[in-house]
Formats: sequence, structure tokens, C-alpha cells
Amino acid sequence: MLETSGARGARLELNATSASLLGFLSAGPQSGYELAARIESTIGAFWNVTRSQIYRELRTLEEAGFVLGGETGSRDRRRFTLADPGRRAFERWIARDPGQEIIRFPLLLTLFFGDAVPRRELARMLRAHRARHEATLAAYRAHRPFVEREEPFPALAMRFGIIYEEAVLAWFDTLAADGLLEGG
Amino acid sequence: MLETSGARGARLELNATSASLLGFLSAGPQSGYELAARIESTIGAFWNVTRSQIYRELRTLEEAGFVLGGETGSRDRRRFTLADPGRRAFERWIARDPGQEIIRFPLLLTLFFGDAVPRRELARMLRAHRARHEATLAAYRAHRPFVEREEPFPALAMRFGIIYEEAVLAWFDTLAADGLLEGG
DNA sequence: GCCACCATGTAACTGGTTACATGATTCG
DNA sequence: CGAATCATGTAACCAGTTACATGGTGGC
Repeated sequence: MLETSGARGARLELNATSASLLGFLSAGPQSGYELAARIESTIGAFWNVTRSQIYRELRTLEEAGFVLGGETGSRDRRRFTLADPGRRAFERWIARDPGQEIIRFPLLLTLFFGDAVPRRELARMLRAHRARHEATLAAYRAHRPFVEREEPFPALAMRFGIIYEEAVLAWFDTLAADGLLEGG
Repeated sequence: MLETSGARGARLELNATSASLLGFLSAGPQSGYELAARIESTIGAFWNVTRSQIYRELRTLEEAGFVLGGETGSRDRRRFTLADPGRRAFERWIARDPGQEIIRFPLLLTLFFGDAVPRRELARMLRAHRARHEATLAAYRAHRPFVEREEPFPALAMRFGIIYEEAVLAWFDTLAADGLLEGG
């Protein structure tokens, strides 16, 4: 009688992705698709997650008794509800020391090996990426007031996003000053 | 007779990790361990790779005829040499458009859900991470002159590293101004 | 000459990505 | 009402991490 779903649950080691699902489910029951959309638009910039992953983690969390799957709706949609063991697991998880950041920045790889890249190609790439970052920064700035008013902690993360994007653009400017964005 | 190693090789799709191995092997034959050390100390900050991965990719690259494995030395060491098809594959790869960066910053996740974290714990974590970033920045600054003198393109990537770390520290300072680093 | 540490690699597992399937909804 | 798009999910594959094994080397 020890093997209840609660007991199983207590032993499941959360990973950051499934932990964040629990965190988002605190706000109420959601389907995988809904979670994916919210995650993408909130922590997506600094915590990359794909939908497939979410569905897999939800299944695991359900088996562990951390979330409860609801009825299957249209298009097979199921909303999941945060269960009590899940809430406790989340609280334990969120208080542990977070690891270092991991960055994968393919453009820096290209630049690192820049010797081997045709100059105009390189310039074209740099300009395209710069434009992308400008757009991202603009989007952050547009949403900022709302987030700051409504959600203090997420706003601190967004602040990072803004400072980060400003830094990236400043870096592009140093490349431009070296003439690397011209041509192509 | 079409299935020579060259023909096989031409079809192998490179991923960024194996491509960068080819890039590093341009500088001469190296073992997996040696590659790991050089990668860690050069692109490690923006291109995370583990040793196990390197060994696996080397095997694949060898099968494809992109690198040539040498004799087994002491402690099973084998140095790999860049072969001609490998050099061509690298040149094709490095000229393609690099994708967007992917960031996984666990501390931001913690902060995003900061409501749920005991205040002193949070302060402790933030201070610890700040210290880590200060150390990283100091290390970059120390190596910078050498890299700028010797390797222009890697120096541009390092420039990013410095700007990034400065931005991260500036962000920590805004948190400090909000009193979030105090206590604990 | 033994202990600690460095160099080198493999195997197994977990997490992340890509490709695919299909049922609603909207709109021209 | 048919085409395009959105919502929802699964399965298979590939990449990344963790844990482990073991042989040299250098210093006491």
C-alpha cells in the first residue's frame, strides 16, 4: 500500500522543463498546446522548449501523480490540473541552486571561423541577424509596461532580455564600425 | 564502385558540433581529448560541447571519410587528421546561414517564478551567480590582448563575450538596486 | 613504490528536434 | 463549400549528459 501515485511521485526527479510546466499549471488547468504557447511567449527567450517535449513530460508528470489529466475534448485536447504533490515538488525544485547558463549561438561560430567565409556572405548574415535582434528588442519594449505592472518577477527576467538585446546590438555596432556589415 | 568513402562522405549532413571539429582540425591533427580542451577554452562559452559527444562525432566523421584516424597511442589515444572531403564539407557548412541562438538560463527561470522562492535563498543565488560572471569577465579581459593580436576572427567572438558579461553584470546591478541581493 | 591526479575513452540514458497525422475553424 | 490555417497530439530520431573504466605520470 506504499505504492500509491503520491509515493511514486515523491521519487520522480524533476528536470527544469517539467518543473516549469508545474509552475505554469499553478495558474490553472491547461492543455499541452496552451502550455506551449504560454511558455513560448514568456520564458521562451531564455528557456527553449518544444511542444513534443511538453507532451512527453505531461505524460510523465501524470504517471507520477503530479498532474491530473482531464477529459479528452475536441481534437483530443486534454487539460491538466496541478495536483498537490506536484505543487510540493515544484516548490522544492524552484528553491534549489540553478546551474550556469548554456548558450548556443551559431552566428558566433560562423564568425569564429570567419576566415573561411566569403566576405559578402558574412556581411549579409550579420545584417540579417542584426535586424532580427532589433525586432526582438522592439517587441520587448512594447510589452514591458504591461509586464511591469502585472507581474513583478517575470518583469525582472524581461529586464534581462532587454539588456541582453541592447548588448547584442551594441556588439553588432562594433562589427559595423569594423566595416564587417558592408557589401553583399 | 560508387560507394567509396568519399561518396559516402559527400552525403553526410554535418551538424554544428561536428562541423566545428573539422574547423579545429584545420589547425592540425588532434585527439578527442585535445579537441575537447581547445573547444572548451575557445568557443566553449557560446558553444557548449561535451567530450562524449566529440568522440561520437569523430567516429562518424571517420566513417564518412572526413577525417583520418591515426595510430592508437598510449592510453588509447588516437589523433585525427582532416581529410580533403572533410575540408570541403566544412567550407560548405560554414557558409550556410546560421540559425538563431538558443539560451538556457536556469537562474532566469528561478527568478521568473521568484514568488515561490524564499527571499534569502534567492539573494544568495543571485550573489553567487554574480560572482561567477565577474570572474568570467575578468578572465576574458586578461586574455583579450593576446587573442586580438593573434586571431582576428576569434577576437570578434570574444568581443561578444565581453559585452555579454558586462550586460549580465549591469543587469545584476539593477537587481541589487531593487534590494534583491541583500539578506541570506 | 604508492597515491593522487591527469589523460583518454566508452556506454547508457535522458532530453530535444523533426517529421508526421488529423480534426476544427475561418474566410473568401 | 473548399482551401488555408489553427489546434492538438504522437513517434522516431538525433544530440547532449552522466556515469563509469582504466592506463600513465609526477611527486613525495
